[in-house]
Amino acid sequence: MSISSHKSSAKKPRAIQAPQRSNGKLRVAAILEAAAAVIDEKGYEGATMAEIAERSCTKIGSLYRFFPNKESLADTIVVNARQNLDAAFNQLDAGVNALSIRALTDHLMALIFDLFTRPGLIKLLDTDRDWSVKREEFRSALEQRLAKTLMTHTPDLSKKPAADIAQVVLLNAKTVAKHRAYFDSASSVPDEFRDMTRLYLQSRLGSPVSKKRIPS
Amino acid sequence: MSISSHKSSAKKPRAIQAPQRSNGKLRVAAILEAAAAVIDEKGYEGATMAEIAERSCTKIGSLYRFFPNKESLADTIVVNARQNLDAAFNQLDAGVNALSIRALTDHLMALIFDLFTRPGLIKLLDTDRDWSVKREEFRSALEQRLAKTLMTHTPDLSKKPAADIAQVVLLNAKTVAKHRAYFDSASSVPDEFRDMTRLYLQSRLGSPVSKKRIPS
Amino acid sequence: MSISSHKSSAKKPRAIQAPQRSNGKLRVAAILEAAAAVIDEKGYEGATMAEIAERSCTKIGSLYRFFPNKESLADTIVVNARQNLDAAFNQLDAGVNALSIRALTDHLMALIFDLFTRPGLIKLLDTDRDWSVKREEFRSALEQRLAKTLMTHTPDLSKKPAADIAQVVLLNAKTVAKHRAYFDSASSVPDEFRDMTRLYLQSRLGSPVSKKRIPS
Amino acid sequence: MSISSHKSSAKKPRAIQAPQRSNGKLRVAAILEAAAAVIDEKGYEGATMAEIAERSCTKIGSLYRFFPNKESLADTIVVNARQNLDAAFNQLDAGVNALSIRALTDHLMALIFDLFTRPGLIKLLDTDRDWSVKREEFRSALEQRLAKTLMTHTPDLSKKPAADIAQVVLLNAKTVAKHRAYFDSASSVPDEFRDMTRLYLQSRLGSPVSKKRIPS
DNA sequence: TATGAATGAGAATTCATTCAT
DNA sequence: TATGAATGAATTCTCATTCAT
Repeated sequence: MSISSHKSSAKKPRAIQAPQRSNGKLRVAAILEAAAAVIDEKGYEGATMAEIAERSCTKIGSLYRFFPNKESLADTIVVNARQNLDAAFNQLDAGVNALSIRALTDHLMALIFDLFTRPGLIKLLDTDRDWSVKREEFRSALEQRLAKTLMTHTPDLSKKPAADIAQVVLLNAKTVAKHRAYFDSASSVPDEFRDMTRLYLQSRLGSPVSKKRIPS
Repeated sequence: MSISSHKSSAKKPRAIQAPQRSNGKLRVAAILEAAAAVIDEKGYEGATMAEIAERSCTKIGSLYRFFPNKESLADTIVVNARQNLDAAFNQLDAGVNALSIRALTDHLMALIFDLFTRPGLIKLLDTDRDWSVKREEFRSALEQRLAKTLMTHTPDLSKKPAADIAQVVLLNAKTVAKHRAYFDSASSVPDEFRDMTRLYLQSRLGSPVSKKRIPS
Repeated sequence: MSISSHKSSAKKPRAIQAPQRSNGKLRVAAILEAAAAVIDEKGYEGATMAEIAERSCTKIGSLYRFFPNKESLADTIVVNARQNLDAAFNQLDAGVNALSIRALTDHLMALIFDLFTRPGLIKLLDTDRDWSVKREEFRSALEQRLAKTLMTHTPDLSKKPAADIAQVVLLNAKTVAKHRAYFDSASSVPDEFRDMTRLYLQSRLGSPVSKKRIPS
Repeated sequence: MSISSHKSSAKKPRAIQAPQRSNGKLRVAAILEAAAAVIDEKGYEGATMAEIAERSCTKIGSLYRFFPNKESLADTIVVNARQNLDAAFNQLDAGVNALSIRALTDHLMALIFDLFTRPGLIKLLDTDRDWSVKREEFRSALEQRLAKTLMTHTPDLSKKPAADIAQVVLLNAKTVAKHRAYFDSASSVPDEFRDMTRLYLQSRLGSPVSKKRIPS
C-alpha cells in the first residue's frame, strides 16, 4: 500500500508523509477503500473529496495529510493494482507450457478480470482527463506482461502478434469487468466472452495451419 | 451576398457577423455538433455549456432557448443516434439471408462501428451519472434490433442466445470504436477484433459444416 | 480600463469577456476600486476575493465573470497604472529644458508620487509572489521613461548614469508614497525627501564640475 | 568526535541522525534561522510552519513547544534584531565626534544596512498584517537611537530635525537593503544611495564651510 | 517528552441556470 | 426576441494549531 510522494509538475513540493503510526496506516487504508468505492460509483470526476472523507470517517484535513490531492488518490489505486500483477503472472508462467489453450484462456481471463475488478480501477482507466500517461503506463505494462506469458506458452510467436493478441485479450477482459454490474447474474454474456476469447486464442496460438490469418 | 463587405461605407456593419437570424434548425444542428465535439474531447462532465455555446457561435442565452439544460443536449445526441439505426438495419436485413457469416460480420461491425463513432456518443454512453435509464434504453434498443437481424439471418436461433450474441457483437464494436483514438493507424488490433468476431459468429451461427476449421 | 484577457500558463483558456453593457462596465469599475482598496489595506495575499466582491456589492460569481482569477485583478491595476504614465511624462518633457533642477525635482517627485499613490499599486509591487515579471516590467518601463526625461533635460547625460539616477529618484518617490500612511500629516519627512532628491539631482545633473563622483 | 562513525558495528545507529537531544538553545537557533530564511523567500504569509519545521529538522509538534504560534517566531526575529542595535550604536557613538560627515554617513549606512539585512527582517517589517505595533516599536526605537547618535555628532541639532533626519537615513538604508536582491552585483545604485545620503547629511549636519560645494 | 495525527475554518475558483433589458 | 449579466452552491485544497499516545 504505497503512498505517492508526488513530485509532478507544480510549484509546491509539499512533502506528504507516509503514515507512520498504526492509526495513520489504518486511516490510509480506509481512505483508499472509500475512494475506490466512490470512484466506482460516480467515476473520478463525480467523486468528491468530501464524500471520500466522509465515507472513510476522515475529516477533510486528514485526508489531505496523506494524499496531497485528488489525483494522488487515483494514482495510488492504479499503482497498487500494478503490484500484484507480476506475482500473479509469474505464478501462471510456471506451468503455462502444460496448459491447453482452453485452460490458458480460462486462467488468463480470470487473472485479468480479477485485476480489473479491483474497486475503482476501471473507472479510473476510463477517465476523461490528462491521464493518458498513467493509463498508458498501466495498459502498456499489462500488455507487455501478458505478451510475455503468451510467448512463453507459444514459443514461436513473435513479438508483434503477441502484442496484438495481448491487447485483444485485455480488452475482452476489461469489457466484461466493466459491464459486470449491468449483466444480471444469470447472464451468459461473460461466458460468451470467455468462449470467444478461446476461439480467438485457438486461432492465433493453435496449430500452425490455423494460425494463418483468415484470408479475406 | 452580392458584393464584398463594405466595412466603412454603410451604417450598420452588423450583418457581417455570423448569421444571427439563422433558422432554428441550423442553429440546433450547430449546437449539437459543437456539443458532440466538446463531449468527445472532454467527456460529459468536462464539457461546459459556455464552451459549447462559443464553439457553435451561439450566445449562452440562446443556447438555453433551444436546450433547456445540459442533459437535454446529451439526450438529443443519443436519441439522434437511434434514428438512423432502424434504417440502417432494415437495409441490411433486406439481403441478410444471402450473406455468408464472414460478410455478415463485416457488415455488422461496420454498421455498429459507424453508429458508435458518432461524435460524443461513446463518451455519453460511458458517462458516470444517473444515466442508467438512457444508456440502458439505448443499449437495449440496439441489442434488440441486432438480435432481430441475427434471427433473420439464422432463423433457427432462439431469442435468448440471439440477445447474448448481440450483446457480444455490440461490445466488440464499441470497444474498437472507443479505443480507435489510441490505436495508431498501423495497428492491427481493429482487424483482430473483426476476425475474432467472425470466429465467434461462425461458432454461434454457422451451419455444422461451416463450423469446421477452414481448410487451408 | 482594460480587462486582461489572460493567456498565461495554465490549461483553461476560459475566455473572459470584457463588459459590454453599461451595467457591466460599472461593475468592473466598482470591482477594481474595491480591489485596490482592499489590497491597500491588507496586501495582495491578505485581500480575499470574497471581500472584494462584498465591498463592490458584487456576488462572487459575477466577479469571476470579469476577472478570471485574483491575479488578473492585480494585473489590471498595474497595467492601468502604466497607461497614464506616458501622457504625464510627455507633458513634462515638453517644457523640461527650461526647468531648473529644483523645479525639475519638484515636478518629477510629484508626478511619480502620484503614480505610486494609485490605490493598491505599491502593495502590489511589493508583493511576495511570482510577480517578478510584472513588477520588473513596470519598474523597467518607469525607469526607462524617467531616464529619457532626464536625458532630455540634461542632454550630455549618458545612458548608464541616467538609468542609475532614474532608479534612485523612483525609489525615493516610492518610499515616500509607501510610508505616507505612517507619516502624520505634520511630518516633514516628505519634504526632507524632496530636498534630498534635489541635492542629489543637483549633484548629478548640475554643472559639469559637480557631476564628478565625490572622491572617496 | 574521536573516530569516524561505525555505521555497522554498534546496536543503535540512531545517533547518526541529526542531534535530537540538542539543548533548547541550539534548537531555537535552528528554528529561527529556518524561519528567517523561509520568510525571506516567501514573506510572512507565504511561510508555513510546516516548512520552517522541516528546514530546521524539527518536528512540527516540537516547533510549537518552543514557539507557541507563528507570530511569536516573527516577534523573536524582530526583537533579536533590536538587541545588537544598542551595542553597535554605542560603539559608534564613542568616536562619533571625530568623524567627518562623510565617514559618519559611511558608518551609519553600513550599520543600518547590516541591521536590515538580517534574514527575514525586512519582509517582516513590510508585512501587511496587524503588525503596526511591532513595526512601529521597532522603527521608533531605531529612529530614536539614530537621532541620539546624530545629536551626539552635531550637538546643536535639536530634537525634531534629528528625528526627521534619522527617518530619512533609515529609509534610505532600508531601501537599499530591501532591493539588494534585485540590483545586479555591478549596479551602482547602492553607491548612489550612499552618495545621496552623504549630500543630505552634509546639508543637514554640516558646518557652514562644509556645506560649500567640495572644490574639485 | 516527543511527535504523528486530527481538525476545520476559510480561500480560490467553476459552472449550470435564470433573468432583466 | 436576443443576450449580457447575475447567481451561489459546490468543489478542491491550505494551514495554523491542538491533541493523544
